[in-house]
Amino acid sequence: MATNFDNYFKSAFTVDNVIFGFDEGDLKVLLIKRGEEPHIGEWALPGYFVKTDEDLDAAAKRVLSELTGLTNVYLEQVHTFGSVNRHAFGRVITISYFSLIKIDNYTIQPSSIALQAQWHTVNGLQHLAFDHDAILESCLQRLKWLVKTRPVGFELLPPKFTLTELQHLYEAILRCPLDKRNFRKKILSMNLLVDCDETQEGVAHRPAKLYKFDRKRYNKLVEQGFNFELKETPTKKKKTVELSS
Amino acid sequence: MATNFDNYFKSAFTVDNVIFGFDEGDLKVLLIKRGEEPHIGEWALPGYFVKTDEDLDAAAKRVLSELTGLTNVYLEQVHTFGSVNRHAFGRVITISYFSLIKIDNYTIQPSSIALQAQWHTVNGLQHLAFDHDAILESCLQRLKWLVKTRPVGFELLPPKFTLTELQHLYEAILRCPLDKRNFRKKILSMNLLVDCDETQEGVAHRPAKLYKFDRKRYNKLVEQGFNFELKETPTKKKKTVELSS
DNA sequence: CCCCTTAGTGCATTTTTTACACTAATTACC
DNA sequence: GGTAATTAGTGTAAAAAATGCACTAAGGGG
Repeated sequence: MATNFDNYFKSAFTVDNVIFGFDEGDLKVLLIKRGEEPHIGEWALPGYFVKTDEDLDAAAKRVLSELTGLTNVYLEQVHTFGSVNRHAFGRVITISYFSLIKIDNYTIQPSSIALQAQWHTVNGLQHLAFDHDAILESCLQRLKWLVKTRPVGFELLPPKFTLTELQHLYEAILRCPLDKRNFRKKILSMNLLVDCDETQEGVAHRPAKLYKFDRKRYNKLVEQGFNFELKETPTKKKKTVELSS
Repeated sequence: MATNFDNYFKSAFTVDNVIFGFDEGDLKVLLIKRGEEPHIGEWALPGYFVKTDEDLDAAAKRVLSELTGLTNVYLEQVHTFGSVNRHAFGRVITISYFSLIKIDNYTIQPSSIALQAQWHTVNGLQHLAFDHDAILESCLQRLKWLVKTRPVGFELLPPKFTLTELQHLYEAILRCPLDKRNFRKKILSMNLLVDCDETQEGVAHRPAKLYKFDRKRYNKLVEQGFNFELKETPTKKKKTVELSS
């Protein structure tokens, strides 16, 4: 019976990981310069074949940790891409994941793959290998949604952060400016942040308070029916005055 | 070089399709009784191996049309399941899709697969073959999200429907009761429905007006920045009086 | 000590959401 | 033909949430 199906068992699959970081007010993505065929020399998302005895999530974690050394990070499957001719070696579908890491924690790993890795600002990126442009785009969309719906922004920031940093993070991901007062009111009213009773140091202006995300409190609130929600409401553009001649 | 990778090209993948319908106030899913190993005799989601020269979406469409004869329906990829031992024949990952069909349009197809198909009420379903319980659950979650965010509910209703039918559909998917007046006010205020100037026939009570979804108007509104949004706000439960003894 | 830079704060207005109960139209039944 | 049964359809007031907006505060640099 099973022999009927042998023809189907000739495919492979990979995972590709869109690793997001946040630095200097910009959303970044970790790319590698491919050292092997196909698409040698092009920038690509880090990814690799899934071993035959390896779960998908495990493969995504492996790719991530070989590259960054990080293991306990936010990681989520996004979409599977499987066009017939997307890979030169045969039928290879790829399951895309994205992860959110604190960019400070990232240190070059000794693995050969990591030597070729580099952070790129997401905005205005050049063309990537394979169908990785589309993969990145779908992960960006997912991130945009996620950040409005779940308190994941904190995964991209150091443990202690200022409200302004948090706002800039949201602005970078949502790609729209937010009103400072309304943003603060909203986020503080959720009661998810704890004031660390510390302030920034080494800045040439009034230092900001530092906050921590209180995950335990969040979990408790969720049990009680709380729903994280943050809308993408750009501050309204002032009408530009039209000059009549 | 490529020979290094030969070991990876020994896997297969399938698509599984969660086909939703709506009838008699209940959300339904189309299942087939498996006629072959593995899991012969168990109820399962309709699905099949993806051919080696077939795109994923095309495979999902094929499964759907072989089963229902329908081709032009809402279909969306949801999640990929790939536990190492989920299939008895070898490494088989499955890409799950869900589709929304108008249940009236469904007619038994002559294909052998369709002969074994049957609609099941989603609520209180028995165990399914493979990991299909998890697949169904993830599609239900996705549907719940989608229905709040995009005007897809109409895909499950006949072209002309009453507001009460629409409300029941939302209640079935969101699994919570909605307030009649507020629901109507909200949905009508979006300007997506056109009054057909017709009423129900053959009902033993005041007949309701029939409406159509105006997709063109929706598309136009989206261009102008409109965002479909419908919240899951159950009517508040009346407090049950606690009796003190 | 003055300047520069960013932090931090409140209120009034508008919009949206919520809760809620009666009348209207039709069929079925006697 | 009248009445009972059933579902359709409608408005308003109160509460909550979102919006728009501009000045003072704190620290470092020169």
